[in-house]
Amino acid sequence: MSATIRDVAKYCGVSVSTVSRVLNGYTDISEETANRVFAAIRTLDYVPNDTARMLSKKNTRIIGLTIPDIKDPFFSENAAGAEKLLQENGYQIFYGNMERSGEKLLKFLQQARQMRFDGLIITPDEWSEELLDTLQRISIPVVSLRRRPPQSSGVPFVDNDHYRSAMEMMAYLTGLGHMKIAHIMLPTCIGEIRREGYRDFCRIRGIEARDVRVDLPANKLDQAKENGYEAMKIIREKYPDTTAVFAGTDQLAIGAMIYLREAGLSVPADISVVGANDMDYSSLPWFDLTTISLNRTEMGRAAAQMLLDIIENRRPHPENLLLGSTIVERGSAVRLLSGEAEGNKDGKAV
Amino acid sequence: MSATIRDVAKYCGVSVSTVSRVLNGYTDISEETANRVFAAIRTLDYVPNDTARMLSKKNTRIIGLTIPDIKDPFFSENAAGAEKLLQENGYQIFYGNMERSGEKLLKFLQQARQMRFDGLIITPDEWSEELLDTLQRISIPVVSLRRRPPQSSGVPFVDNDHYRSAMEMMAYLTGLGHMKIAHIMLPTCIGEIRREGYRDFCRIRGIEARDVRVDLPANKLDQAKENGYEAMKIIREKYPDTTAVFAGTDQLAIGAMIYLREAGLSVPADISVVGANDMDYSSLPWFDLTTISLNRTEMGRAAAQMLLDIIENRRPHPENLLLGSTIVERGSAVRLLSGEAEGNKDGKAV
DNA sequence: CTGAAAGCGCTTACAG
DNA sequence: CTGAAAGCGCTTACAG
Repeated sequence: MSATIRDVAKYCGVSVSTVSRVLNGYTDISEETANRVFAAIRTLDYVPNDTARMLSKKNTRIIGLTIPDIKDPFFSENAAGAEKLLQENGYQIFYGNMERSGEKLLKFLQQARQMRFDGLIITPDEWSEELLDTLQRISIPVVSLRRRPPQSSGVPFVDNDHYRSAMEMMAYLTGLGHMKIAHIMLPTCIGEIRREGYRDFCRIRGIEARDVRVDLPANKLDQAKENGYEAMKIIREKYPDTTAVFAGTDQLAIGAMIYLREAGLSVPADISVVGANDMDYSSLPWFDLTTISLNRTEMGRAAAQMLLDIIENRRPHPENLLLGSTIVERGSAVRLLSGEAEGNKDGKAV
Repeated sequence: MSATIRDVAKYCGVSVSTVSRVLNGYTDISEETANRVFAAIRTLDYVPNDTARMLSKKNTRIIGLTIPDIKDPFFSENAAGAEKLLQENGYQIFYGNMERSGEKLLKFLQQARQMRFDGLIITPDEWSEELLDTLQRISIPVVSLRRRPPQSSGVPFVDNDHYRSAMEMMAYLTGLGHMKIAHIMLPTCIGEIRREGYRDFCRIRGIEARDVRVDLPANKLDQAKENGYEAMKIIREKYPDTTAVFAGTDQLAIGAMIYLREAGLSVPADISVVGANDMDYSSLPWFDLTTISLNRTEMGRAAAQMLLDIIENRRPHPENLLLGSTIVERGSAVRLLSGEAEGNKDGKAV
């Protein structure tokens, strides 16, 4: 068995309390004693037992962070941002892979209670009654990341301002002269918010809303390929004069591009395509996709900061945070040639 | 504060030991008592304190698993495989993100000792003296996943049989009639093994080895793009009659394709390209990449199984495991037209 | 079938 | 500056 604090104490002839104090960095220790203790620790290869420490200190300095889907490309940067800040503050992250299952989340929360995590950052796909209920009773500070809980839950959140981001992308496209812009909607909470931005923009600017909803969340590239493909097909059928497509994610945009490729249409010469989220493959020359870049690391960091504020009682009830985004201009969307624009306009006017 | 086992005991007028026994599923308990205890647990909303349990049981049922790079596309499936098996056996995984840093790994190991993990699955990029040293002293069972430790370390590993996989891919290409096959080598341990397979195959079959080494590990797509691009450029300059390229990873293959695209060469009409690892975007119609598919989930599972065998003392010193792979045939590599083959042959023969 | 007691390895007032 | 003692919330022989 490995050495305990008692072994160290005995070894250098001091009390256990003294060893504990030097371990915890108390300063009211004579330098000589401290040195003896350090020496003993080294020769005995003593490693403090955190389970004991957690028990007596009544905190674990562990933050649970749920990953909606371990292949979610968002998660890694979110997590990196959160982890950095948390580590700077002496906390560790315990990751839980939810695999898009509400049940696994419930299990994770139970585990979090058993292990007495100090805080929780969650990204649930659905706010079921049961989830809200356990969140209520759990007595562990919680922050929601990238998902917006019901007001009544009292759980604060950090998210991108998808509504504004969608508006900005639309403004960008109309700025390029496009007026016949279709939207491929992601069937998620985020997708809905983006579509609202899209629709409101259309209403305000008096242009036709042409949004198509796909069936699956399409977080996986292979699903998204098919969904974007189908959506693009519908767009071409229902709105053949569309000059630009704003897809709810880059994956959907690529799916749309597959359809266009098969149909013999070229991007951006025949039609502009933009996405959202800026995946790493989106910059490949075959796509060269103009897209919305969310500050993922920043989001993770902000969620962690909010959680720390609650835990350390600086702000027991923080306000929700909506972060901005930027448009990454690449080659998949171009200015509409005035001839084209005129042509279309004329087509309608006549 | 939340209820403790004492509260439960008092509440139903039994001893703490009794409550503990029903909690741990002992069967020598009168049904009536057990029911009373369960009822009390429910009404008091009692959740056992795992930190206390870990301390007294002297095990944590936590397995540490290091992630070389949180964006590593391998990791997710590896982890999923390991997690599933471990969970079935009542263990939990504590993930550690190494960000390709040997120092962070050392810190993680320290943490693992402090928290008294029951086992460790690691994927270190380098086997430094210091690492080997701490692994020696740590007294926690360790298995290496996707990395091969020095023999002397005594750490068992699970990996793909990259040597054989490379040979198989070469056999596939020569089967298509290719005899002038270049190789883009990944500058990692795995990359070296693959190159050995490539070279040995060339030697055995008496064909020229044309391997080009890139500078960076190129695990990130954007690095790989540039590296594959540069490598392809070199191949075109040094070996202009190359008819097929076997890239060390799909990312490198795509980088090579970018060069070919710019050079006005089309794949596979002008040159065949294959990769390794089967990324999710590799199946997109722009690449349609023939590649080596490793059974990632299976690798994770195998590592977990090996670790459990050690922990539960079934096989204290398991043998290393080398898993097989399969070739995913897609459209980026095609049969060499006999005319072309002849042409090249003639070119040499004359 | 059940309880009293010791112990897991720490921390933390309290006292000096 | 240091030590003795109680306590954190469990588990586990031991005894009955």
